[in-house]
Amino acid sequence: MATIAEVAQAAGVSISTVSYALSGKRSIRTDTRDRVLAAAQELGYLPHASARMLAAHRSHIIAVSEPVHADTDDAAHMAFAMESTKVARTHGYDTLLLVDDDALDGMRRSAATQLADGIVVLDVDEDDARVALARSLDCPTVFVGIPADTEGLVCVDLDFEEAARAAVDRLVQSGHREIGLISHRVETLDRGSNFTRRFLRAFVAQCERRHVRHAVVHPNGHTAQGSVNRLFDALPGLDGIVLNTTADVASSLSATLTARGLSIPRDISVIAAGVSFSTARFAVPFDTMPLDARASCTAAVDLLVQAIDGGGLDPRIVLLPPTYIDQGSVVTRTPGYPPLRRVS
Amino acid sequence: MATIAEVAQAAGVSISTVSYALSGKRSIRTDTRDRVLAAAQELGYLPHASARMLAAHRSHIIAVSEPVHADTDDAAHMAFAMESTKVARTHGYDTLLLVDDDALDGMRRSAATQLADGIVVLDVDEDDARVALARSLDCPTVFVGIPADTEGLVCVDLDFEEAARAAVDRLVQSGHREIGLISHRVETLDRGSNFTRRFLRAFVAQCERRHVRHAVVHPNGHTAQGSVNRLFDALPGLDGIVLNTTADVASSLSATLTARGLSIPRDISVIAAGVSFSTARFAVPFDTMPLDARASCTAAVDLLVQAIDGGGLDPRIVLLPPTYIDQGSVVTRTPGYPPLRRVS
DNA sequence: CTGTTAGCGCTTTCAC
DNA sequence: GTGAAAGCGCTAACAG
Repeated sequence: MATIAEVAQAAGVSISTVSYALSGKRSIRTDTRDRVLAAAQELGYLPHASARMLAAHRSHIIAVSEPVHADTDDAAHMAFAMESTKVARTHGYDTLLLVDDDALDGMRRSAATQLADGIVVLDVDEDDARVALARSLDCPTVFVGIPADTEGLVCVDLDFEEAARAAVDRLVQSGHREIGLISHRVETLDRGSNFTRRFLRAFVAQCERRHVRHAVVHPNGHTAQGSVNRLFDALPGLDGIVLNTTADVASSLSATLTARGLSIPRDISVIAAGVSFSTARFAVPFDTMPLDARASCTAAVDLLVQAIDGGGLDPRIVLLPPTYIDQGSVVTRTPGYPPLRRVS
Repeated sequence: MATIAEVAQAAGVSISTVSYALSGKRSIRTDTRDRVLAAAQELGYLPHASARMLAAHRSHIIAVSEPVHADTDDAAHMAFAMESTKVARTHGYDTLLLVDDDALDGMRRSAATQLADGIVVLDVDEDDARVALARSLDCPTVFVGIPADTEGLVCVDLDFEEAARAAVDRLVQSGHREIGLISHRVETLDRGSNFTRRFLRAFVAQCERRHVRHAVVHPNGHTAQGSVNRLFDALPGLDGIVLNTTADVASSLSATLTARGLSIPRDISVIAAGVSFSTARFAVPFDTMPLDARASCTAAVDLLVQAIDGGGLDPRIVLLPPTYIDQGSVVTRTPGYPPLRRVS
């Protein structure tokens, strides 16, 4: 590979002139700059990464910490890692992938060796060991997700609480009287997954505030079957379902209701909220407030780069407002015209 | 962070002694080494990554090129990227994630700047632009997948041809007479996905060699419905199905057959081959020859590290033999006792 | 077995 | 507006 010295020689200038011409960090006469650029182009010059890192005290690398638990949704997490990478590239940063047990240890390592300029923490638990680590590291870090103790951290996430409230209000305001939430599997909540709990708590609180009958169930398998049964046990007049669950459970909901002689939205309205899959190709698409990996990662990486380049960043929690995608799975229910229903 | 000079001072030795004591690249008296190690431990010393890279002409970073097409199976690809990362760590390497359009350009960049010591190429098409690029790069590269022109390349993959042959033979030898293959969607084959084509060609060839009636169908949606219909149109006596398709299609097969009054394996035997999902939790689990991300990535990264550390590697194609997992979805069919069947 | 030192290729002061 | 040169922190000859 060509070195900066070769470019300098070819352009008939000094090494520092080449460096400045390429970085633009000080003004260069236009014709010299052009000569330098031409020479660099000609030689296919690209600065040697480690030399640049060493001299500039900056690696232009962001570490992405992605544990991946047993109950993790691979497709969803792939999306977050990929989107982080794409956004990082727009800022001239590459991403180092830290997975599994190295998700924790790699943070320490890449910070201590100054391999990474900053860290994005994905798949955050309420009680996440990476929180304490991040505080001790002296390396800019942004969490995508909200742990229990956010003291001193920068966190970005969809506003799950607002999404839950909006889902409840949407159903209540369109005349629904008995609302069920199909949440995630209990294992996921027990593990400490931060957003599943936040959503659930906000759902219950908002239902109570609106004085609407409600129930919460957790799937025990990979279909909606059991969940639907338990919802009807708790709420015989169930007319609205909120989904904050996995793709497999959501995709089986229509068929499960059909088996009971019910259809969406004629008998039951459905809203999926805080989910990272699309329901557009379901037999019946659902109104959705998506958990948008791109949006979260863009906000997170932008903040991280700001912290790196701008030298620090004040702790803060950034909650992204949910957007509502109407697909016709929610209808207005008029009290005087209760829907026909055959409860089997 | 502590520098090597501080460790040297603390241990009362020279810089080079510290370097050698830690790398083990030359013999050091045990007590001096112990003193160095203790000092390093004490100071929490870790070598500055870019300084080490620059001096050693080695980054200890492997780039992972992962395009991600529209029809790509996110969960499967996440597995390959993650497994590559895990294996790389066992060799002391970190991985840089190159996605999307940067999957190609990032290869050039990370090789030219010597950011990466080597490259793993995932999700390989038959006619993949990264093949020509890899040849021009002067950076050790291993492909996980087999492109059409493998001249000069190192490629690793499951032996899909052997898997197809083994599936056909297993069915033929247990008395099956009419065999159908549910392949991937035509878009996937048209795009050039290398293994889907290899599997299909080998399946047909082996059926012809065994003189068994056969048919191949491609799903048009995300269920097996249409595929099954077309298989029965072509082969009214269908008694064996080979699946080399996506998880959604495979998971709907049982229900689709049930709807026709058929059950697995009583009426139809099923083998899933070259698939990266598990059928263990299906209503009826299938005999499977898995596409094992871990196995492929281990072989690939091991070869790559060998090429980096050993200075080069001869071109080669490494085909991993399929393993057969018996889950009881294939039974022996005796000609004298044709299975009862109600074709609807 | 250990120490001295010349780089690695770049960025960035400092001097002109 | 440009150039000379001092590092960045480490590895690996080279010299004892």
